[in-house]
Amino acid sequence: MSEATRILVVDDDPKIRTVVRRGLAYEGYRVVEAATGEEGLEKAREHLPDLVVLDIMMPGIDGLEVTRRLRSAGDEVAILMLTARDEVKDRVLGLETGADDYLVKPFSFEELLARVHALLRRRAAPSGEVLRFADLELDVDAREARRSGRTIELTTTEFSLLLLFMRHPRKVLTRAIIMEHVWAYDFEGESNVLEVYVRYLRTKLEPNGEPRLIHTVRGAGYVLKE
Amino acid sequence: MSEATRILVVDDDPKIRTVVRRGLAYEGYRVVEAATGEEGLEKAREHLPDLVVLDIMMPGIDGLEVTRRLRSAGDEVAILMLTARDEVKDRVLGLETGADDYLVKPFSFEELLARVHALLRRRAAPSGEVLRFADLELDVDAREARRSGRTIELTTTEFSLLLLFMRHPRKVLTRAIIMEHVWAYDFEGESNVLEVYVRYLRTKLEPNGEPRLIHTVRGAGYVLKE
DNA sequence: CCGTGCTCTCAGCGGGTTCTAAGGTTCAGT
DNA sequence: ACTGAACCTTAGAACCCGCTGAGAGCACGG
Repeated sequence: MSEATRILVVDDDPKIRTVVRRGLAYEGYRVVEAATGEEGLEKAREHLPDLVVLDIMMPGIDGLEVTRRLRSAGDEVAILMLTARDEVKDRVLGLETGADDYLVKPFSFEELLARVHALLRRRAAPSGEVLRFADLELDVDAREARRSGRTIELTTTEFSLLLLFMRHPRKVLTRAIIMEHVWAYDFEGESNVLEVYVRYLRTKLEPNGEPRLIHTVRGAGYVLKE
Repeated sequence: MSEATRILVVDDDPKIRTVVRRGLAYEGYRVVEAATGEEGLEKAREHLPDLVVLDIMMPGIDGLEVTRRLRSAGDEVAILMLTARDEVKDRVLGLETGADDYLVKPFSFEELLARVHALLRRRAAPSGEVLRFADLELDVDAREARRSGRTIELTTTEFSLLLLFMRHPRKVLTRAIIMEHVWAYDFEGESNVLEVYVRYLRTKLEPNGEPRLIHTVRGAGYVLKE
């Protein structure tokens, strides 16, 4: 159980991708690469990374546009933007567009690593964070959920599963993705743990027939939606 | 046992950070640095310092905003604010916002040290400070607790553990965090001291079956809550 | 030198949590 | 309507985490 942190690296320069990939992989992260903005968006959808290292200057869909699209799709993944030296307006634009931090090229790997750690820490231990969706609240500090006035206690696995849904509302999460994120499975293994835990959550979230929030999408996975 | 006092230094000027860090480290404090307001908030969350030395003028989230956020998150850490010369309105604003003291730049390290000592003394033995949660009181002066009329004597370790809980109510504290703060452990070492002391506290806090305040969160840690 | 109080270790137990497995139900396609 | 696949439901086995009680080690004071 429990998964390795995923980082998506989007840059059209293969040299940078390689350096960053190797370094981060060495640090124990699971790294996914993309060479274009489009590919980046795909991979983000596919792998639900915890952080995206995103070059701002790319042919086609550039980093700003990628950020914009991710944000407007409700994705709150941490974004570390790579900008060219002295392109001050780019940096500002990047932060305004929705990036969380930026790093000026050229950079040492250590610099990058420091930012990555900072961003992930912020994400991992956000104090006072309460995620909300419809009439459901998830208190990350207290590790408990609330709905219609009632407080709902969650086990570790339930919490971890609900957290994934709350971070990607209205988005269909495939079985494989969920398994990887909550159980770190090498899949293949036939198991219905996921179904069982979805049921546990549903039971706890709808003790008195409240409207369902976690819906089944047959042949695809599950969605959190009204 | 017993942990070194932690101080977080937040300033965008590396020179000031270095001077302050070295000086305080020499005095035996454990020092954590942050270069921006955001990083400061992160580090505060992560390390739960006893005192924050906080520059008021910083790009991005400034010292005032950091103070505001810490306070509104219920954090009562001591805050020593660094202000530019003669920015009287900043000082006033700082104190109003929730800082405990201020120091005008430029300052000698001895001046800083004096303020730090004063604040920590005040915090360590704040006359009449009584922390409250639900029907439980913790008298920091007397190092004793009170519940339902009864006075509860605490040993040093019990007090230190309960103090940590009282300072972070409704927040799940992981084993690692607690161990670091109360025992200054390098962890690794398997031990169930924590469990034992939680039990001691529970026994003392619920001698007649009063509702439990320190709850176990399986696989995560413990929380102080109703 | 013994008693007292505090800290910490240890081993066994209990119960919550996780997961499996088997049978039931729903759904899409023919 | 029939069939197989996908998904749901339920029960319970296995596991592991945290709880418990006893006691050893240690410091301190009488």
